[in-house]
Amino acid sequence: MAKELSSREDNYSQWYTDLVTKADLAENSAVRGCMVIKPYGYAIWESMQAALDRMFKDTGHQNAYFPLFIPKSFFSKEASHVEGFAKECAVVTHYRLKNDPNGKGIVVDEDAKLEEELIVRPTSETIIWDTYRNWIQSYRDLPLLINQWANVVRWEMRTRLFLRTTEFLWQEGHTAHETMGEAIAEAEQMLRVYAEFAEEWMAMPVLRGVKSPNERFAGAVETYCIEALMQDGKALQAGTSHFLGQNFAKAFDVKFLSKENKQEYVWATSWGVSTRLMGALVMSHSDDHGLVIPPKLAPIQVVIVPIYRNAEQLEMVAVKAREIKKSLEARGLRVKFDDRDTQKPGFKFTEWEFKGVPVRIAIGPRDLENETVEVARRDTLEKEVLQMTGLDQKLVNILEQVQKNLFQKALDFRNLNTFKVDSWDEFLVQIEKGGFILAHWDGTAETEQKIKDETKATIRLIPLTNDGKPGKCVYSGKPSTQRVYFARAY
RNA sequence: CGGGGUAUAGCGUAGUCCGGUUAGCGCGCCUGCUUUGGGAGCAGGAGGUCGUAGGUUCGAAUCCUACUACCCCGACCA
Repeated sequence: MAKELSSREDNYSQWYTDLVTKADLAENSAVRGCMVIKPYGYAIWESMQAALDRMFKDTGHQNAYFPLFIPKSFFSKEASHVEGFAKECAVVTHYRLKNDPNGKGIVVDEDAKLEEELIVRPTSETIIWDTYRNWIQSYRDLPLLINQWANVVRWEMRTRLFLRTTEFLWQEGHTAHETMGEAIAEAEQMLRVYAEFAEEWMAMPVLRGVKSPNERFAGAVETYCIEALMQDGKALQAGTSHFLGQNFAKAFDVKFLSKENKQEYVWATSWGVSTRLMGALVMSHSDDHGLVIPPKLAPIQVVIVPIYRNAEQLEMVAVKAREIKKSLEARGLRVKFDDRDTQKPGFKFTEWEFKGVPVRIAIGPRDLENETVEVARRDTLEKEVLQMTGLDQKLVNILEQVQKNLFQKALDFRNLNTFKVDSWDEFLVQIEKGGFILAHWDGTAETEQKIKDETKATIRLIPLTNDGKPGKCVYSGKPSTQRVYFARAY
């Protein structure tokens, strides 16, 4: 492979880009800002999708699919929503090409101009609420719990593989409820689902909270979020869940007849996570040796590398290796036997390490004699020789340990990099070092903006539960009811 | 979209200032032999319209103009 990886210390963003491209997760495409997700990267995304989809279904949601294109007029119906997205929309104006009459090439046929221009969805609230109007008449039609897996387009100035691309993949849930309380409960429930997914599956600890009004989703009454800390000390928003109040119901006239026979507007939520989670995954666990993927999401959980000197030895080793593979698969593990004869073992070790496979088994003639295998863990890079007897269970246990260890390491890192700060001087020093800063804030948008202008730090979230300890704003000195989390963010 | 940089084989690069043989090297790739418990060795071989389009010149990777893409830094954002 001969792949040189930049170190995290030397150049964190180069390290990230190297990792994503050289581990075959994704690459830049011919289209500016858009990426090609390669098979190995897509397999991880599919793992994420599968787990999330199960969790959505388990909480009563169904999948559906709405169009890629949104009539421009829909878009302008909810005022703050348009304002939030207008600056980054791709617009379809024509529907036909023709041969250039002046010579070579192909040009837009100006005669084929659309009556009404179409927006390529940056999110689907408008088209969905326009549709829901026809689906909802009675309280009996509620709650309506729908999710869709889709691509969306946001015309970003600067893009980075997975973290911010012009087109990205995501899921967006859109629900309608009878009461405000039910809608809030839904938004909070989905936040819990996201947090559980991040922590249990991605082994990535997250903070839960709500956004300040400034950082709220365009059109939302309240935005709940999970935030994770990356290894370079920057925060990353990993998922959001919005309580939309009756904003979209009113904009799209979605009413239902209540039990009391009264026309009422429905209450709404929306929630989403995107392929950005891939970036979060990479930046949470990986090291200077390459990717580290938590076992629960790894496309390959165990790779078996045969060691041999000649064809006869290969055959003997391969028989044993296939036996091991089969019995591990019977335990539900995803196993690859790397029997390529074109690469040497050392090469394979490095390659699978680079790709973040959690556990590697090496098996050679010596092992056949001794009834052993060599097992190496990706998270700790430790190797040990294990007896073949009971190997399946040992590997199941090791994978569980790896999953736990990755979470614990990330949690320890976050704890070490979260600081209570009570003075502005201290804030200025600490923000340069990275990490979360827990500080008092007077609750005003002005202060928030000034802090952002002076330090590039934003309020990542306001904790869900007030710790009940009032104080003084770190910037203005005015009274504050609770501490909030600040950080520089992706 | 502003400021700066880069563009030569799949990847990394030399050559560009000062125009002049057949554009060189490493990795990777192909063939063969030897190898195989942490990125193999030797031998032979394939692969380039020098980002694109114009221009200057007897002659352009090299000089000029425009465009495009990518990287870094800002503004915007999940």
